[in-house]
Amino acid sequence: MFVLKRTEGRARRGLFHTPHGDIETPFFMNVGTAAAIKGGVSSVDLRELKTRVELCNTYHLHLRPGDDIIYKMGGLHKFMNWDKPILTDSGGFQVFSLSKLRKIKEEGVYFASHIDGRRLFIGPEESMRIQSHLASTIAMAFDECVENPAPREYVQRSVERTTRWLGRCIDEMARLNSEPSTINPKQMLFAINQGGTYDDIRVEHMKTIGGMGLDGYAIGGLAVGEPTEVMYHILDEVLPYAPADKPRYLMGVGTPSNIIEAVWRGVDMFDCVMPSRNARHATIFTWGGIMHATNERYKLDERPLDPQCDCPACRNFSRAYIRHLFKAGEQLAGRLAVQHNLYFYNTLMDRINEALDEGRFGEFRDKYSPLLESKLED
RNA sequence: GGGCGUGUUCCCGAGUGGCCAAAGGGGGCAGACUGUAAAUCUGUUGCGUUUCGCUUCGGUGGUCCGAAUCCACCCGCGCCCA
Repeated sequence: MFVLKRTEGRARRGLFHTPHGDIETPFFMNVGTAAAIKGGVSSVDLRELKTRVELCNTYHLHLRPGDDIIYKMGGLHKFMNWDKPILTDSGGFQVFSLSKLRKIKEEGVYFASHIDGRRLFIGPEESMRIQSHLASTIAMAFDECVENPAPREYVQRSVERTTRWLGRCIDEMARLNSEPSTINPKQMLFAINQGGTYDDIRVEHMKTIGGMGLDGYAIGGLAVGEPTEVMYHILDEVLPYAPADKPRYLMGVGTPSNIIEAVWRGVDMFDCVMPSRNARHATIFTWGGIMHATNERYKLDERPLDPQCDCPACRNFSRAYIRHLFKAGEQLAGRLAVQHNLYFYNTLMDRINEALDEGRFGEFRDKYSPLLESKLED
């Protein structure tokens, strides 16, 4: 259940009740595709990184270790020792990102495993069954994430199919949740809005799925190559048609600035690989802008990555040391940087919440939306 | 002392007469990354007034229209014989 506490323009401040605890919105989810945050950060570490939700992936866990294994191990929460909410992505994004290895049909998608080439099939029912086995807090509907740009006719037909798939997801999820062997019978289901960059298709799709009674509504298929302004425009056009009493989730987004701008337009939930992936590649988000930890200028810098941060990395180590770790290829570099970036994103959401509570989010946006995407100056 | 071999740009290393400022690695420097097939990928790495000019391949001096490449001597290093 979602409770809207207050608004500022279209920006929303709320509380999302889940079977695994309440979450203040807006919030950011930390991506651990294969039931682990890449870079060597465990669910125990996440507790001191202010993580609200961990996101895992249906496709990846189905392939390895197998959702049957996780089911037998009691579900994902128990498996990775994380008692807060988990959101599982449906495999829909892999329809997009593994485009060379798949074939889309009405019944679902035929994949070749990226691990060993084995043929497999995932359709709406399979995705729901896998996610039910994983026993996540929130399951995502199985969709097609359309590439960009794509012909209007293709996008139109794809979206109609995604809607039909949604109906099958709803039916299958209801059936699975009523079975006594189900680990999490209160598993929630979110729908995903698609439509590429055609806002009329997006709006029609949102109106349709908005009437289908889901637990939340996601916007997918953005930040896949289109200009940022196009993404913002679509949010402006589509969000007014998303049910106001349900959380809105912008999938796979994004930069700190993208998040601020999307909250401004009415989004409540985010996830992105950017903080963790960029951290492993030595790109660090700070309250003064973006820095590359390997840059020569930090060779003798005794300051922490971000002097305004109190994450485990910033409390204990210097830029000079972390630069050295990266240069030396030490795994600790990635781990510390990932801890920092996740803490930064989670703290960003704290500050957004505070600004909304105090009715000064507009001011916050004016200052931080440009600052956080600038290069860190010294 | 004699024989054989070897010396290339920051390092290793290819190149044995022109297509060589010189392959390929490494290292350095910089950048990208948005529901993770990503601890990955890209650019750059002699100097300059940059569709061209200059300096460079242990040193010096030659041969040649032309030399990192051929010749002579010298210097350094390696192995073998004394």
